[in-house]
Amino acid sequence: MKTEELLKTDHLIDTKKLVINIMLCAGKATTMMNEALKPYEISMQQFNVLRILRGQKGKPANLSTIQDRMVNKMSNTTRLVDKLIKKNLVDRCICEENRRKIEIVITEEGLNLLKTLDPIVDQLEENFSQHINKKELIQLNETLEKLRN
Amino acid sequence: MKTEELLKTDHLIDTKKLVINIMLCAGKATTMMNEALKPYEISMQQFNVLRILRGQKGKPANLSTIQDRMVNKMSNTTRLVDKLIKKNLVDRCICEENRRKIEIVITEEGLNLLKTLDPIVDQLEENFSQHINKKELIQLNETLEKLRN
DNA sequence: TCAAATTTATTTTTTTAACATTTATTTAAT
DNA sequence: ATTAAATAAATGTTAAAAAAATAAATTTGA
Repeated sequence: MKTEELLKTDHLIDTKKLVINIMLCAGKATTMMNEALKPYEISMQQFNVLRILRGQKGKPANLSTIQDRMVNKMSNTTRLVDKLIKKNLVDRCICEENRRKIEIVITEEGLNLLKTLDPIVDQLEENFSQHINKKELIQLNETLEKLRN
Repeated sequence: MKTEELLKTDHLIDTKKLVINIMLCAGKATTMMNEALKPYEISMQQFNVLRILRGQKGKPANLSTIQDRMVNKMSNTTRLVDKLIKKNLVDRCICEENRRKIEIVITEEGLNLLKTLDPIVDQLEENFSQHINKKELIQLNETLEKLRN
Protein backbone atom coordinates (compact mmCIF):
# COMPACT_ATOMS: atom_id res chain seq x y z
CA MET A 1 0.00 0.00 0.00
CA LYS A 2 1.25 3.47 -0.84
CA THR A 3 1.88 5.98 1.94
CA GLU A 4 -0.98 8.09 0.67
CA GLU A 5 -3.38 5.18 0.92
CA LEU A 6 -2.12 4.32 4.37
CA LEU A 7 -2.77 7.85 5.53
CA LYS A 8 -6.20 7.68 4.01
CA THR A 9 -7.00 4.38 5.74
CA ASP A 10 -5.72 5.77 9.00
CA HIS A 11 -7.93 8.81 8.65
CA LEU A 12 -10.90 6.62 7.83
CA ILE A 13 -10.44 4.69 11.06
CA ASP A 14 -10.57 7.93 13.02
CA THR A 15 -13.68 9.12 11.24
CA LYS A 16 -15.36 5.79 11.89
CA LYS A 17 -14.39 6.01 15.54
CA LEU A 18 -15.86 9.47 15.69
CA VAL A 19 -19.27 8.37 14.45
CA ILE A 20 -19.35 5.52 16.95
CA ASN A 21 -18.16 7.73 19.81
CA ILE A 22 -20.78 10.34 19.05
CA MET A 23 -23.50 7.71 18.97
CA LEU A 24 -22.41 6.11 22.21
CA CYS A 25 -22.16 9.44 24.00
CA ALA A 26 -25.56 10.51 22.75
CA GLY A 27 -26.95 7.15 23.82
CA LYS A 28 -25.52 7.60 27.28
CA ALA A 29 -26.94 11.10 27.61
CA THR A 30 -30.34 9.95 26.37
CA THR A 31 -30.44 7.08 28.84
CA MET A 32 -29.46 9.34 31.73
CA MET A 33 -32.10 11.87 30.75
CA ASN A 34 -34.92 9.42 30.28
CA GLU A 35 -34.19 7.75 33.60
CA ALA A 36 -34.19 11.06 35.40
CA LEU A 37 -37.43 12.15 33.76
CA LYS A 38 -39.22 8.85 34.12
CA PRO A 39 -40.61 9.45 37.63
CA TYR A 40 -42.29 12.54 36.23
CA GLU A 41 -43.82 10.58 33.36
CA ILE A 42 -42.41 12.84 30.74
CA SER A 43 -40.21 11.91 27.81
CA MET A 44 -37.04 13.74 26.84
CA GLN A 45 -38.72 15.06 23.75
CA GLN A 46 -41.67 16.35 25.70
CA PHE A 47 -39.28 17.97 28.15
CA ASN A 48 -37.42 19.65 25.33
CA VAL A 49 -40.62 21.01 23.82
CA LEU A 50 -41.52 22.47 27.21
CA ARG A 51 -38.12 24.13 27.41
CA ILE A 52 -38.51 25.53 23.91
CA LEU A 53 -41.86 26.99 24.90
CA ARG A 54 -40.48 28.49 28.08
CA GLY A 55 -37.73 30.05 25.98
CA GLN A 56 -40.45 31.89 24.08
CA LYS A 57 -41.12 33.96 27.22
CA GLY A 58 -44.85 34.08 26.78
CA LYS A 59 -44.73 34.54 23.03
CA PRO A 60 -46.62 31.62 21.50
CA ALA A 61 -44.79 29.24 19.19
CA ASN A 62 -46.28 27.47 16.25
CA LEU A 63 -45.62 23.86 15.35
CA SER A 64 -42.96 24.51 12.76
CA THR A 65 -41.02 26.73 15.15
CA ILE A 66 -41.00 23.93 17.68
CA GLN A 67 -40.04 21.41 15.07
CA ASP A 68 -37.14 23.56 13.88
CA ARG A 69 -35.74 23.86 17.37
CA MET A 70 -36.24 20.26 18.40
CA VAL A 71 -33.15 18.15 18.86
CA ASN A 72 -34.61 15.09 17.18
CA LYS A 73 -36.73 16.50 14.42
CA MET A 74 -39.53 14.03 14.56
CA SER A 75 -42.24 14.11 11.98
CA ASN A 76 -45.12 14.02 14.34
CA THR A 77 -44.96 17.06 16.52
CA THR A 78 -48.74 17.36 16.50
CA ARG A 79 -49.11 14.25 18.60
CA LEU A 80 -46.28 15.16 20.90
CA VAL A 81 -48.05 18.43 21.62
CA ASP A 82 -51.35 16.56 22.00
CA LYS A 83 -49.85 14.62 24.84
CA LEU A 84 -48.61 17.74 26.56
CA ILE A 85 -52.06 19.27 26.23
CA LYS A 86 -53.66 16.19 27.75
CA LYS A 87 -51.36 16.69 30.74
CA ASN A 88 -52.28 20.38 30.89
CA LEU A 89 -48.68 21.38 30.39
CA VAL A 90 -49.32 23.42 27.26
CA ASP A 91 -52.22 25.17 25.57
CA ARG A 92 -53.03 25.41 21.90
CA CYS A 93 -55.19 27.72 19.84
CA ILE A 94 -55.38 28.67 16.21
CA CYS A 95 -53.57 31.80 15.15
CA GLU A 96 -56.05 34.41 13.98
CA GLU A 97 -53.67 36.10 11.56
CA ASN A 98 -52.88 32.92 9.71
CA ARG A 99 -55.38 30.23 10.35
CA ARG A 100 -53.06 27.50 9.11
CA LYS A 101 -50.86 28.11 12.09
CA ILE A 102 -51.54 27.12 15.65
CA GLU A 103 -50.22 28.91 18.66
CA ILE A 104 -48.75 26.90 21.46
CA VAL A 105 -47.90 28.24 24.88
CA ILE A 106 -46.66 26.62 28.05
CA THR A 107 -49.10 26.70 30.97
CA GLU A 108 -48.43 27.65 34.56
CA GLU A 109 -48.45 23.95 35.36
CA GLY A 110 -45.86 23.34 32.65
CA LEU A 111 -43.64 26.08 34.04
CA ASN A 112 -43.94 24.58 37.51
CA LEU A 113 -42.97 21.15 36.24
CA LEU A 114 -39.90 22.66 34.59
CA LYS A 115 -39.04 24.39 37.84
CA THR A 116 -39.04 21.01 39.53
CA LEU A 117 -37.05 19.37 36.78
CA ASP A 118 -34.45 22.10 36.28
CA PRO A 119 -32.15 21.23 39.19
CA ILE A 120 -32.42 17.53 38.42
CA VAL A 121 -31.44 18.03 34.81
CA ASP A 122 -28.74 20.52 35.72
CA GLN A 123 -27.16 17.96 38.00
CA LEU A 124 -27.39 15.29 35.38
CA GLU A 125 -25.75 17.48 32.78
CA GLU A 126 -22.94 18.26 35.18
CA ASN A 127 -22.50 14.56 35.81
CA PHE A 128 -22.38 13.86 32.12
CA SER A 129 -19.23 15.94 31.74
CA GLN A 130 -17.68 15.02 35.04
CA HIS A 131 -14.79 13.13 33.46
CA ILE A 132 -13.46 16.05 31.45
CA ASN A 133 -12.03 19.33 32.63
CA LYS A 134 -13.16 22.83 31.84
CA LYS A 135 -10.68 23.34 29.03
CA GLU A 136 -11.64 20.08 27.38
CA LEU A 137 -15.31 20.94 27.76
CA ILE A 138 -14.93 24.25 25.99
CA GLN A 139 -12.75 22.76 23.29
CA LEU A 140 -15.22 19.92 22.82
CA ASN A 141 -18.14 22.28 22.34
CA GLU A 142 -16.19 24.28 19.78
CA THR A 143 -15.31 21.22 17.76
CA LEU A 144 -18.79 19.73 17.96
CA GLU A 145 -20.24 23.00 16.68
CA LYS A 146 -18.03 22.72 13.63
CA LEU A 147 -19.38 19.24 12.97
CA ARG A 148 -22.91 20.54 12.91
CA ASN A 149 -22.31 22.84 9.88
CA MET B 1 -24.02 36.90 42.73
CA LYS B 2 -20.73 35.69 44.19
CA THR B 3 -17.84 34.90 41.88
CA GLU B 4 -18.10 31.25 42.81
CA GLU B 5 -21.73 31.12 41.80
CA LEU B 6 -20.97 32.94 38.58
CA LEU B 7 -18.34 30.37 37.72
CA LYS B 8 -20.76 27.60 38.53
CA THR B 9 -23.48 29.11 36.33
CA ASP B 10 -20.97 29.59 33.56
CA HIS B 11 -19.90 25.97 33.81
CA LEU B 12 -23.50 24.83 33.78
CA ILE B 13 -24.10 26.67 30.51
CA ASP B 14 -21.19 24.81 28.96
CA THR B 15 -22.39 21.43 30.19
CA LYS B 16 -25.85 22.16 28.85
CA LYS B 17 -24.36 23.14 25.53
CA LEU B 18 -22.41 19.92 25.47
CA VAL B 19 -25.47 17.74 25.87
CA ILE B 20 -27.28 19.61 23.12
CA ASN B 21 -24.26 19.52 20.82
CA ILE B 22 -23.83 15.80 21.30
CA MET B 23 -27.49 15.17 20.58
CA LEU B 24 -27.49 17.34 17.48
CA CYS B 25 -24.33 15.73 16.13
CA ALA B 26 -25.66 12.26 16.76
CA GLY B 27 -28.93 13.25 15.12
CA LYS B 28 -27.07 14.49 12.08
CA ALA B 29 -25.01 11.32 11.81
CA THR B 30 -28.11 9.15 12.20
CA THR B 31 -29.98 11.06 9.53
CA MET B 32 -27.06 10.83 7.12
CA MET B 33 -26.72 7.13 7.74
CA ASN B 34 -30.37 6.29 7.39
CA GLU B 35 -30.65 8.25 4.16
CA ALA B 36 -27.64 6.52 2.69
CA LEU B 37 -28.93 3.09 3.67
CA LYS B 38 -32.52 3.69 2.64
CA PRO B 39 -32.12 2.69 -1.02
CA TYR B 40 -30.88 -0.68 0.25
CA GLU B 41 -33.88 -1.08 2.54
CA ILE B 42 -31.79 -1.65 5.59
CA SER B 43 -31.85 0.28 8.85
CA MET B 44 -28.80 1.56 10.64
CA GLN B 45 -29.29 -0.99 13.37
CA GLN B 46 -29.57 -3.84 10.92
CA PHE B 47 -26.44 -2.57 9.21
CA ASN B 48 -24.60 -2.48 12.50
CA VAL B 49 -25.61 -6.03 13.34
CA LEU B 50 -24.30 -7.16 9.96
CA ARG B 51 -21.00 -5.45 10.69
CA ILE B 52 -20.80 -7.06 14.09
CA LEU B 53 -21.34 -10.45 12.48
CA ARG B 54 -18.73 -9.80 9.83
CA GLY B 55 -16.35 -8.87 12.63
CA GLN B 56 -16.78 -12.38 13.97
CA LYS B 57 -14.89 -13.68 10.93
CA GLY B 58 -17.00 -16.77 10.50
CA LYS B 59 -17.32 -17.48 14.19
CA PRO B 60 -21.01 -17.46 15.00
CA ALA B 61 -22.36 -14.93 17.48
CA ASN B 62 -25.23 -15.51 19.84
CA LEU B 63 -27.94 -12.99 20.57
CA SER B 64 -26.49 -11.61 23.76
CA THR B 65 -23.11 -11.06 22.14
CA ILE B 66 -24.78 -9.02 19.44
CA GLN B 67 -26.80 -7.11 22.00
CA ASP B 68 -23.69 -6.28 24.01
CA ARG B 69 -21.92 -4.85 21.00
CA MET B 70 -24.81 -2.90 19.61
CA VAL B 71 -24.60 0.87 19.78
CA ASN B 72 -28.19 1.30 20.88
CA LYS B 73 -28.88 -1.60 23.16
CA MET B 74 -32.40 -2.36 22.13
CA SER B 75 -34.62 -4.79 23.93
CA ASN B 76 -35.69 -6.71 20.93
CA THR B 77 -32.73 -8.14 19.11
CA THR B 78 -34.60 -11.32 18.29
CA ARG B 79 -36.90 -9.51 15.93
CA LEU B 80 -34.11 -7.46 14.43
CA VAL B 81 -32.34 -10.70 13.55
CA ASP B 82 -35.63 -12.10 12.27
CA LYS B 83 -35.76 -9.35 9.71
CA LEU B 84 -32.23 -10.02 8.60
CA ILE B 85 -33.06 -13.71 8.23
CA LYS B 86 -36.10 -12.90 6.15
CA LYS B 87 -33.80 -10.96 3.82
CA ASN B 88 -31.34 -13.87 3.71
CA LEU B 89 -28.59 -11.68 5.11
CA VAL B 90 -27.95 -13.87 8.16
CA ASP B 91 -28.51 -17.46 9.23
CA ARG B 92 -29.53 -18.78 12.62
CA CYS B 93 -29.27 -22.18 14.22
CA ILE B 94 -29.31 -23.48 17.74
CA CYS B 95 -25.98 -23.96 19.44
CA GLU B 96 -25.37 -27.66 20.09
CA GLU B 97 -23.20 -27.12 23.16
CA ASN B 98 -25.79 -25.00 24.89
CA ARG B 99 -29.16 -25.38 23.34
CA ARG B 100 -30.50 -22.26 24.99
CA LYS B 101 -28.21 -20.24 22.80
CA ILE B 102 -28.59 -19.59 19.12
CA GLU B 103 -25.78 -19.12 16.67
CA ILE B 104 -26.02 -16.35 14.17
CA VAL B 105 -23.77 -15.97 11.16
CA ILE B 106 -23.74 -13.58 8.26
CA THR B 107 -24.50 -15.14 4.87
CA GLU B 108 -22.65 -14.70 1.61
CA GLU B 109 -25.47 -12.38 0.57
CA GLY B 110 -25.00 -10.36 3.74
CA LEU B 111 -21.29 -10.06 3.11
CA ASN B 112 -21.96 -8.92 -0.44
CA LEU B 113 -24.38 -6.27 0.75
CA LEU B 114 -21.77 -5.00 3.18
CA LYS B 115 -19.24 -4.90 0.36
CA THR B 116 -21.63 -2.65 -1.55
CA LEU B 117 -22.36 -0.48 1.44
CA ASP B 118 -18.80 -0.12 2.73
CA PRO B 119 -17.60 2.58 0.34
CA ILE B 120 -20.86 4.48 0.70
CA VAL B 121 -20.64 4.50 4.48
CA ASP B 122 -16.92 5.26 4.40
CA GLN B 123 -17.60 8.31 2.29
CA LEU B 124 -20.40 9.40 4.55
CA GLU B 125 -18.23 9.08 7.63
CA GLU B 126 -15.52 11.14 5.97
CA ASN B 127 -18.11 13.76 5.09
CA PHE B 128 -19.31 13.84 8.63
CA SER B 129 -15.96 15.07 9.84
CA GLN B 130 -15.14 17.22 6.85
CA HIS B 131 -15.31 20.47 8.78
CA ILE B 132 -12.66 19.58 11.30
CA ASN B 133 -8.97 18.90 10.76
CA LYS B 134 -6.99 15.81 11.65
CA LYS B 135 -5.73 17.18 14.93
CA GLU B 136 -9.21 18.18 16.03
CA LEU B 137 -10.54 14.80 15.00
CA ILE B 138 -8.05 12.92 17.14
CA GLN B 139 -8.53 15.26 20.07
CA LEU B 140 -12.29 14.94 19.73
CA ASN B 141 -12.16 11.16 19.85
CA GLU B 142 -9.99 11.25 22.93
CA THR B 143 -12.33 13.56 24.78
CA LEU B 144 -15.46 11.69 23.73
CA GLU B 145 -13.94 8.47 25.02
CA LYS B 146 -13.52 10.09 28.41
CA LEU B 147 -17.18 11.02 28.42
CA ARG B 148 -18.16 7.42 27.92
CA ASN B 149 -16.62 6.28 31.22
C1' DT C 1 -60.39 36.48 -10.12
C1' DC C 2 -59.28 31.85 -9.70
C1' DA C 3 -56.57 27.77 -10.43
C1' DA C 4 -51.98 26.14 -9.08
C1' DA C 5 -48.49 26.05 -5.82
C1' DT C 6 -47.02 26.50 -1.18
C1' DT C 7 -47.29 26.39 3.67
C1' DT C 8 -48.89 24.43 7.95
C1' DA C 9 -50.83 21.04 10.43
C1' DT C 10 -53.35 16.64 10.97
C1' DT C 11 -54.41 11.90 10.19
C1' DT C 12 -53.34 7.36 8.89
C1' DT C 13 -50.29 3.68 8.26
C1' DT C 14 -46.18 1.30 9.12
C1' DT C 15 -42.28 0.43 11.76
C1' DT C 16 -39.87 0.26 15.90
C1' DA C 17 -39.26 0.19 20.85
C1' DA C 18 -40.51 -1.04 25.61
C1' DC C 19 -42.27 -4.03 28.77
C1' DA C 20 -43.95 -8.19 30.63
C1' DT C 21 -44.65 -12.97 30.06
C1' DT C 22 -43.45 -17.53 28.41
C1' DT C 23 -40.73 -21.46 26.86
C1' DA C 24 -36.73 -24.18 26.76
C1' DT C 25 -32.49 -25.43 28.56
C1' DT C 26 -28.96 -25.68 31.84
C1' DT C 27 -26.94 -25.35 36.49
C1' DA C 28 -27.10 -25.92 41.31
C1' DA C 29 -28.94 -27.69 45.55
C1' DT C 30 -30.93 -31.01 48.25
C1' DA D 1 -32.59 -38.01 40.82
C1' DT D 2 -35.62 -34.32 41.47
C1' DT D 3 -36.70 -29.81 42.13
C1' DA D 4 -35.56 -24.90 42.20
C1' DA D 5 -33.07 -21.20 40.27
C1' DA D 6 -30.80 -19.07 36.53
C1' DT D 7 -30.00 -18.17 31.76
C1' DA D 8 -31.11 -17.42 26.78
C1' DA D 9 -34.19 -16.43 23.58
C1' DA D 10 -38.89 -15.85 21.78
C1' DT D 11 -43.50 -14.06 21.95
C1' DG D 12 -47.43 -11.04 22.87
C1' DT D 13 -49.06 -6.68 23.96
C1' DT D 14 -48.97 -1.90 24.23
C1' DA D 15 -46.98 2.53 23.32
C1' DA D 16 -44.11 5.56 20.65
C1' DA D 17 -41.89 7.16 16.59
C1' DA D 18 -41.19 7.67 11.61
C1' DA D 19 -43.00 8.00 7.13
C1' DA D 20 -46.45 8.97 3.97
C1' DA D 21 -50.85 10.68 2.68
C1' DT D 22 -54.37 14.00 3.32
C1' DA D 23 -56.62 18.40 4.46
C1' DA D 24 -57.06 23.23 5.12
C1' DA D 25 -55.56 27.97 4.60
C1' DT D 26 -52.83 31.15 2.24
C1' DT D 27 -49.98 33.02 -1.69
C1' DT D 28 -48.89 33.65 -6.20
C1' DG D 29 -49.34 34.67 -10.85
C1' DA D 30 -51.66 34.36 -15.12
